[in-house]
Amino acid sequence: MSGGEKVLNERKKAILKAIVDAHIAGGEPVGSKFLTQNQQIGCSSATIRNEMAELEEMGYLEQPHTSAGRIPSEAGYRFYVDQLIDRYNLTESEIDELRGALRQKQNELDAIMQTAVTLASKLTNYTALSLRPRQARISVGRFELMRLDDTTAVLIMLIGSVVKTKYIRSNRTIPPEATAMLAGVLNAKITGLTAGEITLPLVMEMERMMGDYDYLVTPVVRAVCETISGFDGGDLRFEGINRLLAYPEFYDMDRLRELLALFEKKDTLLEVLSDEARSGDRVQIFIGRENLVKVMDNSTLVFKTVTQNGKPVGAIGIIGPTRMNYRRVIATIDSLSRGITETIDGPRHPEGDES
Amino acid sequence: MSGGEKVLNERKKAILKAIVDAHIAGGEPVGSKFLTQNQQIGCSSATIRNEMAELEEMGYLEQPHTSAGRIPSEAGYRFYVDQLIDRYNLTESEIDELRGALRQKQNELDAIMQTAVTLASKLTNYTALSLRPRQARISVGRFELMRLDDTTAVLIMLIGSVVKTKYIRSNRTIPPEATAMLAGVLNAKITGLTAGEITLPLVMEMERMMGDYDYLVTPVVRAVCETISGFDGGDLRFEGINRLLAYPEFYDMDRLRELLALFEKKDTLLEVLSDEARSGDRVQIFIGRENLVKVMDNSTLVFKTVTQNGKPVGAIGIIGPTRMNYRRVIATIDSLSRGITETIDGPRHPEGDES
DNA sequence: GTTAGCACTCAGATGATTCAAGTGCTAATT
DNA sequence: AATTAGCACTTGAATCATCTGAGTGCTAAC
Repeated sequence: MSGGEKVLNERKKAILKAIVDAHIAGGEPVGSKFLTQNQQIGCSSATIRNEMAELEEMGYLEQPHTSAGRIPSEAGYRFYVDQLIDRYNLTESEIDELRGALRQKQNELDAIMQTAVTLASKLTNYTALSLRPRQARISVGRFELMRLDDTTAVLIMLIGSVVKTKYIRSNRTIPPEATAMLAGVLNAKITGLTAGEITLPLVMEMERMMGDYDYLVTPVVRAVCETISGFDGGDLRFEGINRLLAYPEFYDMDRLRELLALFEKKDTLLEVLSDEARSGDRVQIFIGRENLVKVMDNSTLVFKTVTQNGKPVGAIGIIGPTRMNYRRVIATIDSLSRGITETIDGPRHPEGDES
Repeated sequence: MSGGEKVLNERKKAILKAIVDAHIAGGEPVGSKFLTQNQQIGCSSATIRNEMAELEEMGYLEQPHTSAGRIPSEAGYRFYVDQLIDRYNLTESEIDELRGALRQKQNELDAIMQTAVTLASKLTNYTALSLRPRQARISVGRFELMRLDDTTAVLIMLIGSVVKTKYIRSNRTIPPEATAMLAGVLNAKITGLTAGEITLPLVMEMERMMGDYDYLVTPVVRAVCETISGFDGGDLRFEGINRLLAYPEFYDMDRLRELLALFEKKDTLLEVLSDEARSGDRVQIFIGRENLVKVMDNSTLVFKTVTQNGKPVGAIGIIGPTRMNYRRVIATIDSLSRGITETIDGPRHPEGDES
């Protein structure tokens, strides 16, 4: 598996590349006869057959059955993406579309990610996903309180760069002057604290600070705790699930069902991706069973981290059959992720921040 | 089609009901022989065959081919749900689960709907959907501005009962004292206005009011307009798409793809549902082609409006094969929608409000 | 009005046959 | 020693004929 990567002579490489390309294009096993048409390989079908037999022995090719051609194994795909493909660049017009779409949404990271994922699916014709990873330490950076009427108010919390809101309903009235005061107390006392760090003495101190309005503290603090605990920041979205169905490898209903269930449960994928999302700024590729849940054999996951001011804030990617158009997908994801980063980094941010 | 609904004698009703029940349970065409086992129908297979022939003539039954049994037509299902099923009540434990899950999320309508739709899918084993309809006249009811650092702030807008936020970035500094002032001006001048009603003279007046900080008005107003125009309130979510695949009627890949595309585009469904969602507080049922997009023949849509203080604020429903367990689905959707309404109406709201 | 009986229909299952693509191997060739 | 032509062999997929049985419609008897 790991270790001494066998060296392939040029002809083997050409053959392997031709097989993967042909199989990606057509979906069928590839035979020796067909390969003789390829200009890069100047030899007869018999020779190719010998080479193929060796490639199979090395683990790069597989045979569905005796009388069929060869298909690439997962190792074959791996070798292909690592060593055989040259970089593919998007056309000018594609880049334009991409830039244009992103520029629309100057501000909201959420909106940008949503746009990007839609675009990714459209450009590649596979299912796309966007991810915002779980956060380790969750705390509110800032509070604001908006009074709606005598008994209801909206508590507004800034968590990282996400704004969360929660309705507060009280049995007793919420006087207008109390809201600003309460917001002040919250900002003074529990910004930067995780749910576990909000202790009873702290709450009691806040009640003392609120004087006559102490009855407001408990419900509000409870709301804060609920929000913090319920918020892990993790968010995983899919676009273009229907595109999966265009590929025959997903015609197996049972497999498809499991895959869709995976999409809906999200936890598993969220975990896998959150783990990997930190690692580096290269396009990551998981082929088949390499790293993922067992459901996803004969699927490939291609994704890349999106950074803001150098810190990872999410990822976008593509899910498709192992037999996917890697060059195109990799280029798209790479450009998109770069584009997002540029867009959100655009107005340079001062160094210090409150995360 | 409409008009004089033919009257069926009791035996025909019993036969029709038995056929629909059996077909829902088994998915296969139902033959005369099988029906003789049914206690409600005390006659021989030959008699049943005669009755079935008449029912077919009336349009309530269909024959896939000569030598198969009968299946209900859409009209047959319609008659069945309108006149033949008795109300099915959820078990105590089911109701408990339902109540319990809803109670968790006291506040946020969004969160409640999310919980409900997950629950609906789980309880019925079909795909569930939740809807928040488009809104006609969109305006901001309240502004708040939260300063983050010298050049960025978060604009917080209350639209209906939804809080929307937008980041504001400025080339020039945003002084702390300007934020409260700006929020005040916004609240004074453009609450209740739609995007079209925010005119240039109005903006200029606001700039005058802001004095030295007039440069902040334009970017903020632009952000407001973008938000208002981009927000139509419409939101449509699905849960349990994978459950569709359990039913053989969706084994046709092409059909399935179209259906999934429908789920992703949303516009069409959003329109259909938004239109119908206003109408009454009964459970609505669309069978096959009755009212929907052509993609959805042999699917049925069951849904019900969710109201808050008597006003419709959304809907939840189920999508499944026409051959679905109507009694169970209807009961579930009904209870859920009731449950949500109760939960959000719970703390009585004063009459007046700002929508 | 109901039922038994029977000829008829037709989708689906089963099985035999053919087809063609592709291999592996051997022997000839360079 | 590497390459190639040639050929026997394997095997999934496609085609076709046959069989089966569930279910019907109709007629005649009850």
